[in-house]
Amino acid sequence: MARGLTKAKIVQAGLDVLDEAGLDRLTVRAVAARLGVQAPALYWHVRDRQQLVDEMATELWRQLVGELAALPEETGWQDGMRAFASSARRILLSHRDGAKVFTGTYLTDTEVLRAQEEPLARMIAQGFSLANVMRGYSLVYCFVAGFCIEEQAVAQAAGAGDERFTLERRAERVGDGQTPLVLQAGPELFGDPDARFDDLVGVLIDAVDRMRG
Amino acid sequence: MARGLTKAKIVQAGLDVLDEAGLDRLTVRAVAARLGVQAPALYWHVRDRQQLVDEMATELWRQLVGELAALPEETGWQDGMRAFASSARRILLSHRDGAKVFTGTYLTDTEVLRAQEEPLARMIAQGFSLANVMRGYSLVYCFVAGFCIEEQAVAQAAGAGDERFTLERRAERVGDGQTPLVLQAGPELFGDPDARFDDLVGVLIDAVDRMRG
DNA sequence: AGTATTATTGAACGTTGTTAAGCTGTCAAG
DNA sequence: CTTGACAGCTTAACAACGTTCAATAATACT
Repeated sequence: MARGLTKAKIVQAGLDVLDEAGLDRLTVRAVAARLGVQAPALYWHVRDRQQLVDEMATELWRQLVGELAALPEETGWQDGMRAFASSARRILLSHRDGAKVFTGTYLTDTEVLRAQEEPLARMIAQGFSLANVMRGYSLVYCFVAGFCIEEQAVAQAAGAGDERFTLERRAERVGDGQTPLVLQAGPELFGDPDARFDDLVGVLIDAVDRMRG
Repeated sequence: MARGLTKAKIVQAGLDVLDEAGLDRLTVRAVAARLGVQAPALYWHVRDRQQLVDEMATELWRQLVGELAALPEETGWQDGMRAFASSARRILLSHRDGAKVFTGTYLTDTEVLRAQEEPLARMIAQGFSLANVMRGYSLVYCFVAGFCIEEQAVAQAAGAGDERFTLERRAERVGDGQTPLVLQAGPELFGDPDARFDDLVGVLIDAVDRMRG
């Protein structure tokens, strides 16, 4: 009867299945199988599949909050924001379809909201109004979400042998000599994502810096 | 036998069904029914459901490109970028689940890529390097995508009677007096989205402006 | 007119999320 | 001890889904 099922174990199994199989093979039955249990057993602990996904998303945000809480007390707001951006990106990318699954989903855990209190306070202490803190983090968060969605879509398509996104295929499609700029733009768009990300986050932080005045 | 099926009609029917029923009720059978046809008929024109979605996404980008092409010849790069951002947002939000469905999907139509040639050229003529044009548009595009995903998730949850996202419910969850800043931040985050969007796009354009130097 | 090709149907398969009803352990009260 | 009650799981089943395949109707070519 394997009578040890908990919501936490189900969420973890869900993340495992997600990594191995991807979002559309994240089936209730697959998660159950991984726990040595029949599918309907999960419904005792979780309302439906969507709630399972919400719960998985919440777990990821919990991880993010945990990482940010571990930052040294004296961290400046720029480094805090940079850490937020890169941690969020790493966590989103660390699971297959992570960005698509976890952006725009409801956060179950109130603690995740509450944990923002201290970072907010710190940034205000460094010269920002509350409104500007929210503007800045909105800016960064939306950018990170959008960036990761595109990055992951491209990376996974490429990794799956789907060659539609490779530079070569792109070059074929637009390489008729009539659109040299579009052709040239390819490497800029699909080059090293780490570098592109860090670069653009830097631009954003400069922009936020200018809000303080 | 209603022998007039085309890919274009299927895509349009797909968008209609999407608006009425949402993404997870966008079934092959529902699209077929709307066209007065049996489900397998669609498979003659479209490889599978995913390709239908890709095709729908491509249609939206075609609309976007069309709107931008209609801008006056002498449009400055700032106005061009603002138009890009607000048109993209309007189009993404104009369909139910639009942002979730259409970000990170593969663009089928090569013309969509090619159509970027002229805007690129114009921006370079106004003092940007190609690399900086791409940096700027990456920044804006990623932001718009992320913003719309969150906005639509919140709006649709609220519209569906799902009150988890309302300010009141949020206030209940964090309103214990221990996290006053988080509580106060609510109105900032969930206030008028149009204003928030325009504001932040403005910030981005200022940031891009500084790339020119 | 006859034939090849294109477009659609009907029937079916395997899988999915989810529900309902039944079984089985655990534990408290009599 | 026995007797429930109840939490936790299983078995069985449902309707709906994406998709395939053979059969068939409509059109186009010769």
